[in-house]
Amino acid sequence: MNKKTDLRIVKTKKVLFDTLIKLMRQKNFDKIKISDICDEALINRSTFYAHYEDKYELLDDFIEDLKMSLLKDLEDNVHNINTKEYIMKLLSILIDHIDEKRDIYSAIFLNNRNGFLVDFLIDVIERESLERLKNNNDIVKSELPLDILVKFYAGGLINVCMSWLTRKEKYNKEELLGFIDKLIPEKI
Amino acid sequence: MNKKTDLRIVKTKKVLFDTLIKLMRQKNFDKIKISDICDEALINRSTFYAHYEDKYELLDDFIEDLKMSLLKDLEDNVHNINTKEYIMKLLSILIDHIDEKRDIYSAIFLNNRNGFLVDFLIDVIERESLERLKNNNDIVKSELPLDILVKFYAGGLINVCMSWLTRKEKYNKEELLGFIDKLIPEKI
DNA sequence: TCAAATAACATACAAATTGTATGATAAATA
DNA sequence: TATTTATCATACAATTTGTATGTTATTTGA
Repeated sequence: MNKKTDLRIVKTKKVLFDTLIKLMRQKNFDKIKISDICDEALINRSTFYAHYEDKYELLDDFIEDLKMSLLKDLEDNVHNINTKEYIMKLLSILIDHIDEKRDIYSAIFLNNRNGFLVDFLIDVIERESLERLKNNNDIVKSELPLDILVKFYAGGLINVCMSWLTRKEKYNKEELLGFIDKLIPEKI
Repeated sequence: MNKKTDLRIVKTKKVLFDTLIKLMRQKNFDKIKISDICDEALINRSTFYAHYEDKYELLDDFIEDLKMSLLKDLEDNVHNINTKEYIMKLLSILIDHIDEKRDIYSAIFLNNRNGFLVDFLIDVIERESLERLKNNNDIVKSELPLDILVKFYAGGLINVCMSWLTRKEKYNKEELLGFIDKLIPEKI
């Protein structure tokens, strides 16, 4: 068993994460200085350097945490066999997750760090479902390479979800799922 | 008629663009310094500042140029009425364009500036085809909001194209178009 | 509860990079 | 060819980063 992380480290990282997101909602990541983060977080700059080399490492660490939290949400929640049902269920959980962490996701998205999100989602889908999909009859019959399929739907879905997220007033979750339902064919 | 731009400016911007892409293929955009660009481009740093405030402005300017070049490629080349045929034709030109500028696109993509590409493509699709699609019967009947449709397909397609671009060995252009053909339904 | 370990802090400073200013030189325009 | 102006060379101030050191405060684990 791993030694438990020192409480102080947990606290420091949490406040750094929170502050990073807060600032990313105010200005572009590119323009955020390490000293901005530390000032806002009330963390000594030397403490920052004790944990991270630069702000990119901080962002990466945060994204990794976020990914784990999403995987945890998906775990034990998605069990359907039928491909479409499976995707819809997966998506429903994904939307809930994104909705709950709305501030975080929209901050990343608005910073044009879209690439992160797509990589992220693809990684999650691959970990969560690639094994499952591999043996799925629908998929096998489709004659489409699995990697192409995953990239297509991951790219499309994350894009729809993100745009929905940044202008949520327009449709509610059920409507959104309804649209996606129409976008994904019964047999892939 | 607009006054023609001074030749020196054209040259300077071109070498800055070329150098930027060259460097983005070597390291992440985040790590590229203005002085790196100028050294490599053999441009005086003060000349850089005469044109741009920072490297982000340079990238934006470049992306804008790229967009114009793609729009030009599409112009006068896409005329079909049927939605699917239209999309396939549009995509075929897009792939040629991307293939031709392979170095540029993969550099942007590899720098996790995916967001740029999606925005970019959506913008192009909107400019090129939104009017056309708006009056299209297939679309009108689909009961899906046009913005959702565009975001879904734009996100999915750019993602597939980019992944194809970065590992071109795997499939050739015809195979890729074949896959996409299967991903896009006859009636949307 | 207390001693040991260590994370966070305060501070200082060197190094890197940016941003600006100025006059001289070279190239493009008309 | 004369005029305009973009580029260059250089210098320098300002910002930001990165590192180092000793002190203080908090957490851990016995």
